[in-house]
Amino acid sequence: MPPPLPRRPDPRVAGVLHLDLDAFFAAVEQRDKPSLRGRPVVVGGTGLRGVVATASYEARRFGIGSAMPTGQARRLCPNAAYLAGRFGAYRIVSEQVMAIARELSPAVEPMSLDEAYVDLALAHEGLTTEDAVEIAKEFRTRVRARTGLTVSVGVGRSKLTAKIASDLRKPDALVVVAPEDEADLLRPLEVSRLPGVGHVTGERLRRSGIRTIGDLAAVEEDELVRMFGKAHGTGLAAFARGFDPRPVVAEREAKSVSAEETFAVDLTDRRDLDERVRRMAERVAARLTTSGLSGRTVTIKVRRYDFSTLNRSRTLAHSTGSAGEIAEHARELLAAVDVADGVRLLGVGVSGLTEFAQIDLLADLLADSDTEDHTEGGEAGADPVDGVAAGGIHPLTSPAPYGPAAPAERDWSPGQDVTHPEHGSGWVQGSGVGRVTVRFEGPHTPPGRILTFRADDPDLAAAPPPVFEPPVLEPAVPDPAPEPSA
DNA sequence: TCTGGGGTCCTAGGACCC
DNA sequence: TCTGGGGTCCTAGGACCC
Repeated sequence: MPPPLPRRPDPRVAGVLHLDLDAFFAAVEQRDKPSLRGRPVVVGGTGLRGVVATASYEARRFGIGSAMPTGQARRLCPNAAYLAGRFGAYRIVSEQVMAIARELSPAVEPMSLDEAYVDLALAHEGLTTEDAVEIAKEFRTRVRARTGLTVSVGVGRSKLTAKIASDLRKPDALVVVAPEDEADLLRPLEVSRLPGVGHVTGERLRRSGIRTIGDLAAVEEDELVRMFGKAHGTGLAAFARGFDPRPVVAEREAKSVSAEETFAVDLTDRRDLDERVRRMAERVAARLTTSGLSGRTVTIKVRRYDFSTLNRSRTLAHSTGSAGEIAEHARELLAAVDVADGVRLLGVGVSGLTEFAQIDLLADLLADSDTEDHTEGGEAGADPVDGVAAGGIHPLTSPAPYGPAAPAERDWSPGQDVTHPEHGSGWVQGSGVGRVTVRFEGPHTPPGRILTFRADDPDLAAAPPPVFEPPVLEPAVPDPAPEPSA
């Protein structure tokens, strides 16, 4: 069935739903790891240069929040569980939730693994605010029953209102804003609640004495355009007045594909950097291939020791998805950048995407046989910090390989799922100095016991995420009542 | 222990073309 | 030969989002 055509929401009806899973990554960890329930949990980069992706509500009470450097979080709450993230598990849960959303309406627009908009009015002719309340309640019940997670939901007449509503009373909240109540709701809220008002815009507005959405609505559009430019200025003026015509779009096409890494220590060696470029180009090419895409513009991103960041790009005459070709252009772009003082982050991307062309297959074969060296040795050098992607509409990363790994390349990440033939399923609590500590438990066991192994113990193997079994809600179909004998 | 990784959209200037 | 004007493409940078 083709996706529904996007249409501007009817401003007289609260027909747009926004769903936002509560502390999503941390909540999945607590669901799957009973010993972490009720405890502060932080998911994110666990290395020296990591940042927090999600903090559980227990951790937030210590002042820990998203995008905070993990080092700072550790100082605030040394006893929290710091986990690197299990994106395979998050993706599975996300897909379950998006499937439940599609039971409400075919028009579901995922914004990330944990957020989506749903156009309810599209699937429910003559929808009333009362109907929307009932639908949203049922949605929340289904999500909790099938995934064990709580979701906050906002409903309003536009994406703007639905999104603000879902954030208003998190966690585990349902907020429905009837169109006639919207203006009173928005007026006293801080401008930073509006999409598009981040740090810079918020600060500029504050310096102009504009604090609330009501303050902003009192500013002439022309003035905002002078301050912020055409698009941003008109957008702010519209949002401040509660006007948002953006439709819910079920299927959006990717515009670019990229991979980047922040290194544990800044790199200065050209050959080292070229090797990183090659590996990132391979990741990008693999994802392009998976999604049947190729692109004409190759971009590199370089963040230097002082955090200054530059991009260099080159547009080709033809479209490519070849790892060798992407790497070649990326290396040439990098050659023109001064790296002597140290490179903190390197990225490779491809944009100007089109559907994969058959001719690229040939180009890939030729480039690979010419320029690729497929040996995977010499990777013992400085590895990137554990990376954590907080979102992304296109879950293109290939699944992690499970099962025992060759001893040399075993490194255990905190939170990772493992199995042991004798002790069963568990997860890595920590590792170091040749040891790994595992807690053996799962979503349906009591808190489990902790055992320590040698890091190269052949009995210990990486495992897929544990399966969450929803509790049976309906009682089994009762035996038919005995016929009353006449 | 100071700052991830994956994206989107907008602006502005210059080249180039008619 | 004193020099418009619009459109498109490309590059670079930046704000913002989750």
